Amino acid sequence: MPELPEVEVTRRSFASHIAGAGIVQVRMGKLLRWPLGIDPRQLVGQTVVGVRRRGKYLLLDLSQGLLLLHLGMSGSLAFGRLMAAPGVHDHFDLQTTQGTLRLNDPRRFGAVVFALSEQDPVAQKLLGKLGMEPLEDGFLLQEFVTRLKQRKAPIKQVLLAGDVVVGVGNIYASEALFLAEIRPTARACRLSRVRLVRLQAAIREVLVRAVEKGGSTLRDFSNAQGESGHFQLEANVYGRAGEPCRVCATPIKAIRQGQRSTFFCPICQKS
DNA sequence: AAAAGCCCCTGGATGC
DNA sequence: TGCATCCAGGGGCTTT
Repeated sequence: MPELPEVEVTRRSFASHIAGAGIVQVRMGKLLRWPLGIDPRQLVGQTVVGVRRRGKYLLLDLSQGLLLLHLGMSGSLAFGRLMAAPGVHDHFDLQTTQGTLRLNDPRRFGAVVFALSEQDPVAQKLLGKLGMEPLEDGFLLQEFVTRLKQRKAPIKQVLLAGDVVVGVGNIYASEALFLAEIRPTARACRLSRVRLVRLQAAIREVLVRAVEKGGSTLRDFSNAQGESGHFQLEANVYGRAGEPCRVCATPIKAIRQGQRSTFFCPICQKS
């Protein structure tokens, strides 16, 4: 479900509410992707200092250590003072003095992991190979070009890998490549500098726009206040197989790349 | 080092 | 109505 825009929208929807809160109780449901890595009782009494994002991870800074949260494919967070009894897919509750943060994740590809610091090997295993943040000043054109020049794989799959630039998932990879007029199957190293300049701008553009629209709600995404996103309504290619391209009216094509679907316009994205 | 496949898991849509 | 099949927003791990 959640790519960078959904994770960022989620972060903004509860960060200010939870900042400064004391942890009162922690409830674990079914096992997520990994174990928490600490006895939940050791979190009680700690303070949630703030919430940051790195790629698709949310980092809850605690007075001692941090929690790394990942929403996987089907995860979403809810934050509120009044929480219903946990449902079958509510696998983590962080009850604080300012409200409860709850992770709902039917497929359980998500995770909540404790680490003592970002340098902790536990954290580094997850964060260590992440690429540049696309919405920050550190999204450097020269590094973007240099890194892509050494990759022979299709550009779509290099974007998804997240080791050059983070946060671009299956929806926004297709959307960014459409804006940049680049065919998803093109080998990264074969793209000219001019086209990579366009791609970098397109990635920024589509992610910024998606955050503004509250993310994409395909099936069930909502932010921590329960609000849906609306970016899916202005997708140019994702999920639009057979429908007319908004630019040239040619039917949008769907293909498979690395067991994920990819959408593109065969005319606007010639190569 | 990079690329390609395999999984983890549940639920909804589709087809017979 | 029942059952099989396919597909889904991610990404770590293993094998080439």
